[in-house]
Amino acid sequence: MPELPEVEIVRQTLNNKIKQKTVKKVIVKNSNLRFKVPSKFSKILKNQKILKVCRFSKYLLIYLSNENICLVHLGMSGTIHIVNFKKKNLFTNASFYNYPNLPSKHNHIEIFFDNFKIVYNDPRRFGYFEIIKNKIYLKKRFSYFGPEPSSPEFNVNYVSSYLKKKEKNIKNFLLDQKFISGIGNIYASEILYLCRIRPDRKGKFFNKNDCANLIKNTKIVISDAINKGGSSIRNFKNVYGKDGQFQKIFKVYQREGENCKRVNCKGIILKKNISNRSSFFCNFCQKK
DNA sequence: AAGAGGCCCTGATAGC
DNA sequence: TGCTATCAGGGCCTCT
Repeated sequence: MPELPEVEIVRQTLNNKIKQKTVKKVIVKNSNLRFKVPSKFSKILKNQKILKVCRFSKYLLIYLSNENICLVHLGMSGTIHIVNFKKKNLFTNASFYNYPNLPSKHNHIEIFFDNFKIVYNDPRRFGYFEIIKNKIYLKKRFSYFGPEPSSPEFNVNYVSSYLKKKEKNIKNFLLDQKFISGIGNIYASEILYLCRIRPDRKGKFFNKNDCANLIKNTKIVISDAINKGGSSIRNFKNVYGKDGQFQKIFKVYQREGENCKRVNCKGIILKKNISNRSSFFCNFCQKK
């Protein structure tokens, strides 16, 4: 599912729901995610207040009152759902749930609060949960990551020196989290379209203008996507089950064979396999 | 030592 | 209907 914009949407909606709430109970139904859920996971979360939910790159950071930080990566197919408890039925004395869209399979982790629970669902299990002891360890954890698109560190000096003399193509640079944090396969194609740059162009051919162009359009695409609620393809929704809207204005992603949307461009969108991932681009206006 | 590719896993879809 | 092949929003690990 999720690149930076989608994770940011989850962060916002999750933060609204669980900030200042206290964890009552944790159930790990399946600890075999990409990495094993820590054995002490439930114990560390139980009875802790959620201070806030933050995000770095594609990671959710849930700050707990005991200084631990619960790091969540959604992998390709991870989703978080909120299940509100209805009031107890006086006749049967049983609580029941109010979330018809909760998947029936692959609900691996449940975190209970007073009147609701959050459920982590992940069919492919490429996502994972990790406990970080405190802010110092968090800093270490992300020390090798590059800047985010919105960061002032993502500037012409940084980009031009990084790409200099490199054989690697720009599509792979955009996916490289050591170069820039948070971009994935959808937004890499969308960014390069706005730049009019082919995805297979090598880093060493980028001059300062190209770098400035790349930086500008990266910031635009990522912030537009956040403002549109992310991209909903397959199962992405925010924690309330609402779809994003950015997929409706994709310029190239999953548009193979269709016409270029640029005014007066007669190009066709092509799909090219680069390092085993699909790249989409216009054969006419992405010449560079 | 940079860079490409395999692989972890399930599900949706297409083609026969 | 049912089989098989291909492809998916990520990123760690291995090999050259």
